[in-house]
Amino acid sequence: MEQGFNSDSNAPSAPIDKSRVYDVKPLRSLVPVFPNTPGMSSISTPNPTPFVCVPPSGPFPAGVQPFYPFMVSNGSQPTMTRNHSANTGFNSGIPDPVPLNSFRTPTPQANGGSSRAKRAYKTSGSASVVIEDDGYSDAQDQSDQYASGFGTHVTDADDASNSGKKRRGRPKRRVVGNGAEIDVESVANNILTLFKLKEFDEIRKANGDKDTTATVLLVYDLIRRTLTQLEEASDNTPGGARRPDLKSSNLLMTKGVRTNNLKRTGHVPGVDVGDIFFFRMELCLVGLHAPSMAGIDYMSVKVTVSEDPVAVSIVSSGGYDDDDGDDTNVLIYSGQGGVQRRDGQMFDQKLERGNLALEKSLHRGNDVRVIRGIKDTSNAPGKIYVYDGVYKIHESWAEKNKSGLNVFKYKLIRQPGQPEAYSLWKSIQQWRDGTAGRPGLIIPDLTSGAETQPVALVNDTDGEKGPAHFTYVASLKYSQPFSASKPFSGCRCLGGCQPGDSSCPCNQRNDGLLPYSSAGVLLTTKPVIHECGQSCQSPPNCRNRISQAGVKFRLEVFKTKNRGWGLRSWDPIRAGSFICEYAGDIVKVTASDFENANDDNYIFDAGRYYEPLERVYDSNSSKKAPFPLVISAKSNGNVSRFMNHSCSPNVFWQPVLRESNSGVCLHIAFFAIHHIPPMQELVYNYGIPTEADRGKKKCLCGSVKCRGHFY
DNA sequence: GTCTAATCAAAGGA
DNA sequence: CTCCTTTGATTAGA
Repeated sequence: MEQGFNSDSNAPSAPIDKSRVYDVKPLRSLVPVFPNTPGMSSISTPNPTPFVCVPPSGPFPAGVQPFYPFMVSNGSQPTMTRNHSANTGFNSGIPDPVPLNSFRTPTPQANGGSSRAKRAYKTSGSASVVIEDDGYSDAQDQSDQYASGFGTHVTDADDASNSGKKRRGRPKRRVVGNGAEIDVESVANNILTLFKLKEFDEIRKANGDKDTTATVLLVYDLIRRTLTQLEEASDNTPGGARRPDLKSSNLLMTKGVRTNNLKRTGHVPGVDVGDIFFFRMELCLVGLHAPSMAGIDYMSVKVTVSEDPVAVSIVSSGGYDDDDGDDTNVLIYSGQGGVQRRDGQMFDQKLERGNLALEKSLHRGNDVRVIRGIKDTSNAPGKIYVYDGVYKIHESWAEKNKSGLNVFKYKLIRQPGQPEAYSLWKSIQQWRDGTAGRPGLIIPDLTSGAETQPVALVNDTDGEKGPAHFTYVASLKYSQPFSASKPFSGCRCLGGCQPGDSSCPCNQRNDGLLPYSSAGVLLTTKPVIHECGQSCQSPPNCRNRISQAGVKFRLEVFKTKNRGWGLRSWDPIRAGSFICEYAGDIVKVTASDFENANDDNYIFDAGRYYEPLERVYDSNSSKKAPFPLVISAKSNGNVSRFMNHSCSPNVFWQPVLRESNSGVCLHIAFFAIHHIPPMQELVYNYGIPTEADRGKKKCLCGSVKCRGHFY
């Protein structure tokens, strides 16, 4: 098969006219960067096939070409024909497909990094807006005040332009509780230094891969969470929201820690269909969808002499009256505009910008990425964005809305052969609310109510009826404390521990900063986390009791293809979320116990050697835990005993200390390394085997980084 | 080059 | 839970 340019290559034998296929090709701002020949420009190549997207899905080893290893046969035919007819029907007045060479305009870096690099942290533009609207001017002043309140990050240029503008109204002071100012820049720099990302290389900026996107998102999350934490701790201004999501992404954008920074149609390397995101800016950082707010992303393409906009991606998140019908492969998308954001005033939509781009893409027949915004039920006002793969636009029309105003509508149909994404969410929703049964269900809740959430036992793979018998216990039980010493007294936080409360002993024990965000997400990893204990007066829902509160996600134990039973979640899991602790029996490390432990497949041993987890903040020192703890979950255990090993884990463990009456107990808590989409198996690294044990357990994790065996 | 308008955001409070 | 206010970033296009 010829080198695929783009997702069109996934239908090699489909009877589509070639001109249309070529038509979708290398767009003007697609500038391939080749790891092996960095200086080469594709523009001068006679045969410009090089734009090969890394397969977006699956753990394909390096060097695999197929874009998608599936499909070709079913369903694609009728889709194509319909598409074709739709196009010809609408073709009047639109330029015909352009020959390939017209795309090779030698203006590659037009919107490249150079202009961006000069962008200041905070534009001075907002200050000059402050003329028209009195109601608005105050807010603008406030924002300026805020920006300069951070001091160090404001560039000289900004200071100059700000001071040149006259401030109107009463300047509002930013009150800072601790007297400590948050230095956003240095927070970010520290984290970037830690991850050795001060210089993010151009190759990774231009084209992502799984590792790069994961790194960018991780660092984004770290900076965002750290800012959240610092602002929570120091900020008592009303109205609280200081948008750490935007600030941290802005920092990364200006520092060039981003990937797929040039627009392109089709899949984006390093992002799989089904991947989930929790902020719009995350889409931006990985190059999936550039605008920070707008729902339609487009780029312009040179057509002979003029330029045409072409849609590359859309976000459908219910802002307009999109049709979310039963068929998850179809999306009726509303055009943009027609509503004044400030005052809600409405008018006709116009065929310009994104709307025009969608119209052009209809005739062009190019792939359009679709990101579905879904309400996050676990996190009230929040939203989760699911990359639902590529669609093609099949129809467009204009209709009148309730107010009789013009609205454009676009009918998009999902390209066949892509992994389940949005449809999977719909299925899960049905399993949950009972409108559809979970296929292969053996037991609805194998914990028999021991957890607050039921844990289904499922086998849709083979005939096995369940794992060997064990007793479900929700937590690790100590017969005697890990350490009898009680070095601290409990807190008196009746309303739960609060960040910034320096008198709270829990804050103090955790180096002055609570380990969890208000949403219960782990902020930074540490050698040990000190949670509230028995003598603390904080309520059970205190944010410093996250690992004691039990499993919050809807998990299921399922039969894997070749690795026995495994664990996965119906719910999406945000990076840093607590998943479960390792429950079981403490194994005393005597010679005989150790022998028994060796044929126990349900051992957790903190004393093993663990590779430093590059993905996790501050874990670079955790080669070996500074304490002995061996847990067996063979006869007593919880969901954790089903978590398999992987050399590319999505879960890591973290020691947690909880004090009880008799002393201090150490627990092992599992947290998500990155965002985990529903139904993706939860796996962690079991540790590196000693020489003696090497080769005993063959690893089947399938990761590119697989070391072949595990402990 | 600069600048601004347009945009299916996110959080918190009422 | 919905609505409203506040604080906002990115990019296309002027």
